Amino acid sequence: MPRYYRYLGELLDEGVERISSNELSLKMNVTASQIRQDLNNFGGFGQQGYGYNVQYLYEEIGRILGLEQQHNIIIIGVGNLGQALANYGSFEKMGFMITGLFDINPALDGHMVRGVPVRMLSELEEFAAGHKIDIAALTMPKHTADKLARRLVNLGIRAIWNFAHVDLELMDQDVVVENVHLSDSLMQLSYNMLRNGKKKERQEKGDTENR
Amino acid sequence: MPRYYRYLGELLDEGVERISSNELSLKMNVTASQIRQDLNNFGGFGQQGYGYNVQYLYEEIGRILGLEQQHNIIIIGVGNLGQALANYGSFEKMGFMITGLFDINPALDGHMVRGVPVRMLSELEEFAAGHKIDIAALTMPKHTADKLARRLVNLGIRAIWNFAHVDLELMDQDVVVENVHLSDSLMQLSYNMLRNGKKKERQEKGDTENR
DNA sequence: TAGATTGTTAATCGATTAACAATC
DNA sequence: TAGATTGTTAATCGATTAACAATC
Repeated sequence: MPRYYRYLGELLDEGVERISSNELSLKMNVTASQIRQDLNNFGGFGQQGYGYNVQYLYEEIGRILGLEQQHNIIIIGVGNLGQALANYGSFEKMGFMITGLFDINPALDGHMVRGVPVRMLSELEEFAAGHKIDIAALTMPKHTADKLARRLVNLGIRAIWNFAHVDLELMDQDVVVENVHLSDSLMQLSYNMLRNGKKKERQEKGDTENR
Repeated sequence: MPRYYRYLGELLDEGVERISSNELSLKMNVTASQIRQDLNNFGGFGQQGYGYNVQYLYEEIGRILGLEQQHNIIIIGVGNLGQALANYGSFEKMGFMITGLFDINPALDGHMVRGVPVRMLSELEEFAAGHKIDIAALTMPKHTADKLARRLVNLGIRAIWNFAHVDLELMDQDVVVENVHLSDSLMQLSYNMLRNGKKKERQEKGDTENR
């Protein structure tokens, strides 16, 4: 769904009013059938003979994704990546507000990033008592991630955006975890490069087998 | 496969010598059948009655992923995210070397990040002539990404690690693209939070339906 | 009304799981 | 040899695609 939302947002910017599943399928490189199936899972947003109203569909998908409500995010680990996320303007446009930054490095204490001060991790509980936190983004080294995740769950946080290179072991807990494993992504890229290289070799040889 | 590689690496660090598909399945939260199926796609790495040799399997998967050869990466866009990637030590351990940094901001010209100087984007062609580039990481604003991607392809780059919030339109070209769409990821998290919340509500009501 | 395009059902495909014979 | 565990085939499941009747 996020991908639909992104494309519809672009169409909206371009001033497109209506779009058919077929037109959208061409833009997004998926089948029209797929689009109709996906959208229909959530409700009948289209109209026979007309297609989908871009504005309306955009808003509906936003609602489905929970974007109409504001989310408060804290970032734990104000290294390069943490700062990158904190400085990222587009999250705010989608209703994701960075309201807290935490680190264990005393040198960063009080340092401001986009108007938000860096606090020491030891102040986390105190902060949590006074502020509603919806999501915690973890951008610190992996060996501290798991323990910290538990600590966060105990504080009542219900969602973790995990950039540390571990799969947090919170499976049975009532927390939502979204992983961004950059090195996995890079390895995947490397793998696809190899495969693509082999494909090309075969093509050049004129070989028609697929193995 | 990257996920297997990661887990095997951890096992290796822990000094584990052999592991059965069943043990691994418990650790990774997948079925043993899945593991055997996956691994067998690439070759018979196990041994009946024994399981898999961790060291051997780790190396084999590394080979499958193309990690035994070094990859040179350039980063285009030396903002927060670009710098975060450049400073990331663990990529190098996997054979991914950051060999070039490019930006259009003259204030950054010559600025060093982890021993690599920032160059002006206009010097890209010159640089490419003298250096082998395997992968280009794009961390600049989305409206410049697409044009730049084409420019890179013309320079012979065969892989793009795309952090810009667009799907590059290079489909038919002979390039491998790996996307990291952070805002999509965040929206997905938001969606899962909503679903999880609703699930909980139902549980509390004692409702047994699944709709 | 005729044309367009959805919503929805049925068919196809691929991926996951289960089962078990092969074999270390 | 007996026990363990893979490799591999067959069964199940879910997701994608195709088809078409419903309807704007």
